[in-house]
Amino acid sequence: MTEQRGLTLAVSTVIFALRPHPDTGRLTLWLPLVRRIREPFRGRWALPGGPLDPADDLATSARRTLERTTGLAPHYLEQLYAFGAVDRSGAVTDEGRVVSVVYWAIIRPDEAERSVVGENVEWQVADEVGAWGGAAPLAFDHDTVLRYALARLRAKIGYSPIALAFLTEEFTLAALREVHEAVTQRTLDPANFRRQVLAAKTVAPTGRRLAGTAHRPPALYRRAVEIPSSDPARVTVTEPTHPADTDPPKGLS
Amino acid sequence: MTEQRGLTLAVSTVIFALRPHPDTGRLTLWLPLVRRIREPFRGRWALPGGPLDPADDLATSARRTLERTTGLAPHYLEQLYAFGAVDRSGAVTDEGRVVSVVYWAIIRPDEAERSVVGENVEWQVADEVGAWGGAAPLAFDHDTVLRYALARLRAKIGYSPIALAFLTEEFTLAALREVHEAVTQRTLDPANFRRQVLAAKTVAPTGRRLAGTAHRPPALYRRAVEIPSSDPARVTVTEPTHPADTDPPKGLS
DNA sequence: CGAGTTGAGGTCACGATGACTTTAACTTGC
DNA sequence: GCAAGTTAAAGTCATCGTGACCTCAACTCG
Repeated sequence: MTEQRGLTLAVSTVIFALRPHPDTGRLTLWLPLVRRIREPFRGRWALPGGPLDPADDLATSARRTLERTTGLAPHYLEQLYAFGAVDRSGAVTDEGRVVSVVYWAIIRPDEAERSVVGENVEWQVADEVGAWGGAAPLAFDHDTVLRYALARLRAKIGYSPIALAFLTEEFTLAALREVHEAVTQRTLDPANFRRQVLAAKTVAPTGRRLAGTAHRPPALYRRAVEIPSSDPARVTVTEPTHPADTDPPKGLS
Repeated sequence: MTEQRGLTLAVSTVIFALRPHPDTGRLTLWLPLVRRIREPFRGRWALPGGPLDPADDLATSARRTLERTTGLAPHYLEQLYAFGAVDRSGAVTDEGRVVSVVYWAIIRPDEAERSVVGENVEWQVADEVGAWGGAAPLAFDHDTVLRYALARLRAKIGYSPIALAFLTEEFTLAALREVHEAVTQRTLDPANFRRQVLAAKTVAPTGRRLAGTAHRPPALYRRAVEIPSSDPARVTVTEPTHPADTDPPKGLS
């Protein structure tokens, strides 16, 4: 193998949590950013992360970053993408070029409350950050990274029960719907949402109800499925093994 | 940044093409493998790849590997995953630990015909390779990697027009259907397939027909959409309320 | 020229979806 | 203590995509 001097492998993490928007009060996506204290991009906001310790797995490194910046362990952690353009918006430094493997994570708001906001760490509204949000661009290519992470989250919540990762053990269907609405930025019909969630069987009623609500008390639910891991080592491979000519036609597209 | 001695970043590529199965004659997925001539895993089959040249983008490196092993340029190239477990099945060598960014590609069979099969390179049937295929395990964690690439391809063909990447400029709907059948290993109803493909408007008739078929001559079609790139830098971010279709289909839960 | 084969277009029942309505169950204001 | 307000929960209805299946079209081959 060649000497790869001038190449550093870093791991960054996009950490999502839902909190009320400071102006509107509506639930929105937040994430912690770190102010850079060194060149390049000194003074600019960046995704938390750092160089990969050769003794750590990639996911372990992401978890460490999460612990370091928020004091928390994620309820969902997934690899987003490996960014490796030669010049990632000035990422070629004295130490050379940087390839970043980016993870994204979901943490629960009740835990985010308790989170320790370290020095140079600040939680900000995801859609108001960087050049896309009308603010100063993030360091490196982190504008692109964040945009991609948001797109992935917003797409994935539509076909995967990851919304549950934003919620505590017991929750109402209204709370689950509010997570979907906050993430997708669309209002949903409560009745239809209920019907679809119950049909998907991803939640089960606990039998208990939430009291003191100034209206009819809603039933409480809990997760009925594990939040799926996207770790390739755990991917279940459905194998129809051999193509049988007798197989009934199925769907497409 | 820390010194990352003992860490190498490699790029490997899973290259898919469709060819008839040697026994059954049915269309199946093939991929080129490289026999390792060095330790570790000397003599075992491995995915083509190599260490990342600090002057190359990640995708550029994947393209180079493709050119080196097949002499071809891909019609589709997408990043699969970054594999970085500390001990990737014996990947810790004298040179230290290896993190691999894996890409997967689609090349057309007519081009694969012309492909130069280099020394120690052999095209093999994807489902009969490695431990999952009942053969000797691939080098490193490449069994897992290949399994994951197959799962991604089989999932993605269901909601993305990547099947077109397996076909030449002009093709019949039957040929397109055979691509789907070969990849998903399911037979499809021709009439329903036609209806859905035409509704998706991913293909358009050329007005020409295929002659000499011993039956009614089928119409020829061409692509009506570009085969989408999954490059995050090119992801279109739909602004106020529309979910980006970065990935899979619709439906809730 | 008829048999065989596949293309092309159509029908039909079913299930999921979105828009909407109705009733239930609680709290708060008067 | 009762009406008003609010949200939960359940149901209705038209529409649309889907899978299963049918019929006719258009070619070659024996």
